Amino acid sequence: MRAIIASRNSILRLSKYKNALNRFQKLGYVRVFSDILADAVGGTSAQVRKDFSLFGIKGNKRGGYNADELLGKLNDILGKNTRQSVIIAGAGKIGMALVKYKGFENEGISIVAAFDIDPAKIRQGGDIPVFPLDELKAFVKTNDIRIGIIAVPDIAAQQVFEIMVSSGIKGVLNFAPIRLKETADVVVNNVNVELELENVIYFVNALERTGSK
Amino acid sequence: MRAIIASRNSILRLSKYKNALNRFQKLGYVRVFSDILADAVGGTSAQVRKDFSLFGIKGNKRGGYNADELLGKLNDILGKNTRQSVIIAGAGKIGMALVKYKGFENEGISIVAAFDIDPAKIRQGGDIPVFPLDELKAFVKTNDIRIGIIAVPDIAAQQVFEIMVSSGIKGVLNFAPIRLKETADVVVNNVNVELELENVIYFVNALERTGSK
DNA sequence: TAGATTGTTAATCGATTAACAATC
DNA sequence: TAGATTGTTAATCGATTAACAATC
Repeated sequence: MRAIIASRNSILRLSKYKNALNRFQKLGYVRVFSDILADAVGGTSAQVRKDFSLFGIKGNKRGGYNADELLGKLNDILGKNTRQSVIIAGAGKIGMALVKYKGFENEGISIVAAFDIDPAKIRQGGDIPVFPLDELKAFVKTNDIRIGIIAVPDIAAQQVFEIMVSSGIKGVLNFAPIRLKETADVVVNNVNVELELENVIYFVNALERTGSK
Repeated sequence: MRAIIASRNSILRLSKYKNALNRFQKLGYVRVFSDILADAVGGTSAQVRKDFSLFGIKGNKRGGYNADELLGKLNDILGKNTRQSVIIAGAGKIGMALVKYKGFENEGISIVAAFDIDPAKIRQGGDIPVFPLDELKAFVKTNDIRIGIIAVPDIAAQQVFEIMVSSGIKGVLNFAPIRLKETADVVVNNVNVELELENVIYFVNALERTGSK
């Protein structure tokens, strides 16, 4: 019954610390310091300590943080001890790239099924089946799925979102380049590659015009 | 020789306004108002006007903004009048999904080549060739490419980044889940799907614990 | 004109950073 | 102990929002 105390950005940083720690651990680090972590994620040591203090993570004055212990706490906070099952709506380019991507499994995330409206895309033989979109609702309810990924064209996105929400999905990662009309009790994060690329292009042009950052 | 006056976020919003305007225009809108635009991108009308005033975009008191004119100005600011050529390092899942994605062309972005270290991935027949990574530098120089996408595994990312920078690349969109050691005159944006998904999962869990947002 | 909407200034809010006492 | 690093408070910084005069 803990209140939500952290911003989206601070949680993103916790994930980054966790990822950095995993690398450090492989390199044999036993202790880590706030400035090392800061360096790894591109922040300041003060921010690292601030983030930790927000979650009651204590280090050792002079001795930094024990890597194992810290990683354990971060995994705890981020819910990495429970495997998450995720479904995908849309078995196009993006959807199938995600389906085939192996990296999620190592992070405790299992993509368990994809759904598509196009009968030609339906495929139930492989590791991860592609079902008709019609079956999404029943599947989500039966398997108690809470997280969905939207990888359908923008015109279909809002409708698919509503199907997901009415099925009981509580969190959505949206790849469609459109603002979903959100409801208060569903979490939505957006990934928009084209926007990010356009942003890079803008700043490259701006840099060229001015010659300085 | 205009100084850089805008933050990353305000430029991202300009892109969103631009995208929303494109949709509005297709629907036959001639005038748009700040509150309509705010609604479309999930902001406030004050912010829309603030963003515009930052770039000297003037509307019409009482009459809002002329859609054509506004779109023209946004395209100008965002450099959409010049086609951008982009290369990709890494012809794996992500890299090839991007290569095959048709959406960029409509946005004035052309992916002109991909590069990979694995000889099995080299393919020069198709629309978009995949060359050996060795040839990246020469290609970038010959064709005066300024934007690159990094879609290689994290261990290779920093090295590929350095190759890009030494070739003359000025802006990078990085999909590798690692912090690149940046230099002042190169722009880097990161896309990390796993991080975003982890973030959704955290807040869904947090929501469940508290029962409120 | 009356009413609606812009453009801008000032106020607020939140996030980041600096600084330093506490202490291992 | 001396020196280094944490944990926290206060200061700063920047971004968002409120408010309202200007005016179409």
